[in-house]
Amino acid sequence: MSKELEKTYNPADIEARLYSKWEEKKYFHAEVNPNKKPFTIVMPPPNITGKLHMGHALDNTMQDIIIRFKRMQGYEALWIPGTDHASISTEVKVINALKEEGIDKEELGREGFLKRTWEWKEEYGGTITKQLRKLGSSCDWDRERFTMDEGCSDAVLEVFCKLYEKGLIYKGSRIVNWCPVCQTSISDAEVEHEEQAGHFWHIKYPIVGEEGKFVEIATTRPETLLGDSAVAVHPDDERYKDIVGKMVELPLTGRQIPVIADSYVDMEFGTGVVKITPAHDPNDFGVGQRHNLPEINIMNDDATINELGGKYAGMDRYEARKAIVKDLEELGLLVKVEDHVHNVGTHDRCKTTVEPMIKKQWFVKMDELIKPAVEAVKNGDIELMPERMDKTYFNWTDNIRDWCISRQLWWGHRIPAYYCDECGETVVAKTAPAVCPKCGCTHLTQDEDTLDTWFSSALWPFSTLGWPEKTEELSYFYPTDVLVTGYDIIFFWVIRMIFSGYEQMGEKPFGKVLFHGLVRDSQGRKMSKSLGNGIDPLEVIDKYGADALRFTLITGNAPGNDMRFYWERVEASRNFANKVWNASRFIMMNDMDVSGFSMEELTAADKWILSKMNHITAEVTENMEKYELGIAVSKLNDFIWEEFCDWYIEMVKPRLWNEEDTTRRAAVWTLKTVLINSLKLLHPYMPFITEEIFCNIQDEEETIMRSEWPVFTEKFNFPAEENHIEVIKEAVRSIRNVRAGMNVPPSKKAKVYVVSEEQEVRDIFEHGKVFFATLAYANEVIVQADKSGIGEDAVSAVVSKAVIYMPFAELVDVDKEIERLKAEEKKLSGELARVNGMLGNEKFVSKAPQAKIDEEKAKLEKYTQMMEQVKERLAQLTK
RNA sequence: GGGGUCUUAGCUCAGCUGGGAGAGCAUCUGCCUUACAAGCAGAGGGUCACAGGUUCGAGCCCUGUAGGCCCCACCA
Repeated sequence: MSKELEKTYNPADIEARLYSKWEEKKYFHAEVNPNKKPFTIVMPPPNITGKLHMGHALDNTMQDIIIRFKRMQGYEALWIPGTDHASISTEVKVINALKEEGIDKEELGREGFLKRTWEWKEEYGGTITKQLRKLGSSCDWDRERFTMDEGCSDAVLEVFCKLYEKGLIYKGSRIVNWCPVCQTSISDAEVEHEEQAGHFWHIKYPIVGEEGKFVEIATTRPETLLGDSAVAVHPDDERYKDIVGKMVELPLTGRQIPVIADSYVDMEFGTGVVKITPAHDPNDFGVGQRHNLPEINIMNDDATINELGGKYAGMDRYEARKAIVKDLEELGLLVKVEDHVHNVGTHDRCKTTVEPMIKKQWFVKMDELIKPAVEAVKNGDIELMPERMDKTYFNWTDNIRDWCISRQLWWGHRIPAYYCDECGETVVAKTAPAVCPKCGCTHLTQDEDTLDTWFSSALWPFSTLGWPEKTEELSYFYPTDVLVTGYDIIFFWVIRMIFSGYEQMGEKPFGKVLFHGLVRDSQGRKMSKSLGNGIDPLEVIDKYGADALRFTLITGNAPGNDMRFYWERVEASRNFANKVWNASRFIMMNDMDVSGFSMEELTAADKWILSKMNHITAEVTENMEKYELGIAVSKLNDFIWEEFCDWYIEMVKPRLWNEEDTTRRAAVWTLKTVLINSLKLLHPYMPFITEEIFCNIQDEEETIMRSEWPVFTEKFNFPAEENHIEVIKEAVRSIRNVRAGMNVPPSKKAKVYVVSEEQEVRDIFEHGKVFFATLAYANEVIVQADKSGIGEDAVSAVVSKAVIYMPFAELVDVDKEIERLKAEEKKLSGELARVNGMLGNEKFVSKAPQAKIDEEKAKLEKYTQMMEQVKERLAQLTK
């Protein structure tokens, strides 16, 4: 016997209590278990600097739904949580914290700074994992990892050394994206292009030895003129053929530079002459390489002009721009200034305009590594969902460039490269070598740089399972099954995990990738700090509960699509939770001992709902297997609310309230069976409320999250009864329709006659009489074969298998009834025309599938019959 | 410049491999029916952006047009 539920559903109390129970009892924990099949998800590690936002909430809700589902299906379901050290973000945070104390990073020194950062991590790094618990995340906290913990760090060193030995990691002087504020290089993926209004300055460069002759170049960045080492024209450009090979004088510097020809130049654009600054522009760098031009770096790391800049030295790049333009103007070398909109690269973390600089950096050679990653998606070894993400994926892999992995930061994995102080030899090794292998000298200095934060997260699917150790976890749980993440980090992370998996493990890191979209505000804008339009998931949880938040994020959203957040939707979710709560409360209130119950006792209504439940079980499961979480849950919602609560519970009330009713026990048994089945299906979506109810309704069960997932079963399959109840439902609906049309309140009961010539139909109504009467607001139901004894003026409702008469004509306007019947006649004739048209179409009959044809034929019969009844009824009334 | 995506009820969105247009919210009507007014029973509301095409049949497939959003990209 079940306990009683509280009158009102209070998510706050329940959630906190249940989560600690789950965690204490280790329900989330997974172990290597040869008797079970594993199912593994690794959590995209949130940054230790992070606070839970809607993106995390969505991401982790999806993962939790999947892992809870698989756990109940009997898999050894492992969801590994963890956090990311987030090199730049964290370093910036700590630098700012130090600034408030008046401490400078440099004066603290590397060691001191790292100590402070670890302290910061200890204090704040766990914020987000605490918040993930509030969401109900059932991850295995015993296996929580951190990208800079011992194991992950070891994996990083291992991979770096292996790739270096294979020649896939190299150090080179290349032009990189440099952030002058963070003072570090960043990868291409970290650069955001932003359209900015700028200018196009046309400048004259005098031709050496030809007094009064100039070439006119156009530039958006005049300050880089200081670093020019050539001007270039297109080889086919007739206008400039004669000046190729000549020298021009670089204004303000007194230097002479050559005019070269290179097909990189676009003749149509600007003046057709380009200044070449190899040290401060990626394109020019390429031109410079081809023509062996000097690379003149004119800037310091903070983007101020360096000593090569003469009088401009020390100025910031934008100050220098102004000064240079002014000087050129005074010299009469400035031809004109045009407005020009162009794309500027900015650093995604701090929005500073990136300065291309030539730096010695470490790179991962991508062309070979990427091949298996491309192949995997092509041949379906890895499936991206939704499928269209393939194109985005290939768009990147087809244009891949080497990955700049070194960062001039302290917080992160320090590059395991050591340089001999004597002979300059480079040694790459997991541990610092004692002596230089070349000269035997004992003074070696480690590279100052750290690795891109994504270098360690690329290894996440196997480093978290113990790699490079050959752990049994690794062989059991790897490869993982599905990765759930936002489409915004496909380049940063997903691709890098894929090629790392193939390179290091020789196997894919996961079989499927489920992408979700962004959660936007109600106006469709990105939620952001600067706009202040972010909605805190914790606030939603406080107000409406985690279940309501989860439900809101999943319902009515297709994979990969962005969604808008509306409080109204959370309310709707809360209302659904409340519905489940109250239905459960009702069932518990009417509970009774059902021991000794046998399936023979089931009525048609019971069989109908059991059969419906059976189908919904199959459909929900099927959709969840396909990761169509939104479709699954909305089907479940409809079943629980409409079929179960609005129909079945209402049908069953008279039986429950009548102690004498011989089918009362069957009703109670069915109610509980369907409820428990539904709770199980709903549990992955709404873990808290389902657990609370489940534990109260049957005390012998400890937790719903370890109970068995329901499956379709033949013993609950009752197609005949399903049909019978649908016939009655149709009748009920039409009666309600008629009554509502005439504004008859439910309290006004009326006699209902059901007339049908078919014995079978009469039986159906005869058996369902009790609940039919309740649902149709009838005080008496009379089932008969003809219209005898029914007053001529009774109101009728025509349904497919019968005609319903209600003798409360005194309340009824006969004209209104005629109007209603005429409307029905019109509708039916439309339907008949359509069906007849289809069946009369030779091509349809010959080409359409047989099932479709049969379906149409059945409709034809049904509509014809209804049409006859309507006509007959109309004739009566208009007589 | 390349690619993706969207345009369905007043609003926000579903609609799987082509086979009689859906949900939630909002609106209107009637109900405080002993689980739930966070509820119940009804109703109205859509040339599925536009124009062609394929098909017996198109919201769905193809082509084009218009508008919105996003990603990638080295035109100085």
